[in-house]
Amino acid sequence: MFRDFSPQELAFVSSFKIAEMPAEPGMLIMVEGEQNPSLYTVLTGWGFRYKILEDGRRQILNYVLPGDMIGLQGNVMAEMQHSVEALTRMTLCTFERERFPSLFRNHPSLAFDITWMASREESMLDEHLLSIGRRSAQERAAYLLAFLDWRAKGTMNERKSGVQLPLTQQHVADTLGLSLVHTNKTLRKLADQGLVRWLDRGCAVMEPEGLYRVAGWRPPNEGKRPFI
Amino acid sequence: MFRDFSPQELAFVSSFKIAEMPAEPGMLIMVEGEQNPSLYTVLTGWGFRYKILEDGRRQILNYVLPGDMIGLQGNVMAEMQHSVEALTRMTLCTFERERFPSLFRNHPSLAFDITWMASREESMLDEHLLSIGRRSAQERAAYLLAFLDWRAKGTMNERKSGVQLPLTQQHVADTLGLSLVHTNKTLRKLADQGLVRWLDRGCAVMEPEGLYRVAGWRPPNEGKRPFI
DNA sequence: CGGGCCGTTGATCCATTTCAAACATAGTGG
DNA sequence: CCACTATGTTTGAAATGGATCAACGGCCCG
Repeated sequence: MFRDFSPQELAFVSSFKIAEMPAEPGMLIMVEGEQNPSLYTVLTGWGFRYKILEDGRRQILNYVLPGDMIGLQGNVMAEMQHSVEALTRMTLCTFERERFPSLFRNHPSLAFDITWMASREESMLDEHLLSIGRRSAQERAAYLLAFLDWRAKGTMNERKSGVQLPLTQQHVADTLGLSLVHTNKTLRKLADQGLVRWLDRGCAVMEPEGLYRVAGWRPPNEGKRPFI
Repeated sequence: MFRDFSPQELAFVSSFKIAEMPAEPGMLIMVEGEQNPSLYTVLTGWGFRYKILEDGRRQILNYVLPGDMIGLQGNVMAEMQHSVEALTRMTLCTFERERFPSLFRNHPSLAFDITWMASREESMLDEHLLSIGRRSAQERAAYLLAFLDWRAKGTMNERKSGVQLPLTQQHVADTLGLSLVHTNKTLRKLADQGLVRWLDRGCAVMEPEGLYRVAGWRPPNEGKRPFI
């Protein structure tokens, strides 16, 4: 599921990587407004990107899973425009931003991969925007869970649904732009239809096809993707 | 407001550019689901990117203005995940996608610019997502108009507000994720406060600071940006 | 003069929010 | 072992922001 690299590329990526870092659930990996000299690749675990308004209203923008880069979003060299928090225990691989120019100069194919990843993130944001702007609560919830289940599958070797998504309903609410109460009622309906099952702090997708139908959405097929 | 290029870069960009193309208002520049061998830089005029659901519900994702690239979003080499329509008469500069690898190989600084632009687009989408997900109708409308006014200023030499934004209220509604009727009432209130003025098929921002206050948002300062 | 597109307004309806409260579970300290 | 607290889920009732329905007026253009 990930593309192969040449020995040169691997050597460079290894030298690029300066440290491996663990993160505990709830830990802030990046903070809006701060300038972070490094950026990360997710090796294991889940996290999410979000923004908050002054009065505390929070919007989750997207989730980060193994293989994703953190900190690529929002001017590669400037201060962060959003925060990133760990959802589960994570392990991250650290890179220094200042080595970016060298990467672009010496490894065009890796540079291309980075652009590819940025562009993939954009596609996801586009779909989220469509979802929040124009889909009903039911459709939104179905879309989100199907989307996350699909992404979860994409990080595992045996690609099957039903893995537990490590979220609380508060996370779902803040992703969908709905209130916690209404989110609960909406999820309840999906669970009553047997499409998902809500567990302790998490949910498992039982019938992805059913969710696709409700949401009016299908996962795109991406082919192999880079892993830096 | 745009960064300077070296003679080599200029020469390459010129060779990269294969044609200049005009577009009339309402014309589709890219269509969701199609594979377009070229992509464009906007030289003049306004357009917008959008997605539609099967039943016709439309969500405008973002606007494209002079200096922006069209078609960069969504896997650089695959089929489009959204459509792009001209809002005013536009002139576009055409590039062939297949020349991307060569650009990345021979002009790292231009490759970096492309990543920079993708990352800038992402920042905008993040803010839109926050807006649609968590801001009230008033706040959203104020944000959108302030945002567009700011972007319009960024394409002109004398940077002042009050230029006419070439939109209908239907466009605003489809951007904000609101109904046309409610959008009208919301815009009316902003106009009654003297913050904006609604003209024939467009609107002019009278008091950007007032909009910033209502929206709880300030435009970021970007410094110089690339123009490819 | 007629038709189409766009903006405007009032009335009604409903999806979602807000308020309020209860329950379940896990962790903590006495 | 049991109160005690914190976090997360669930439910009902009331309030409301925004959607929908319906209609009108202005303007441009053929």
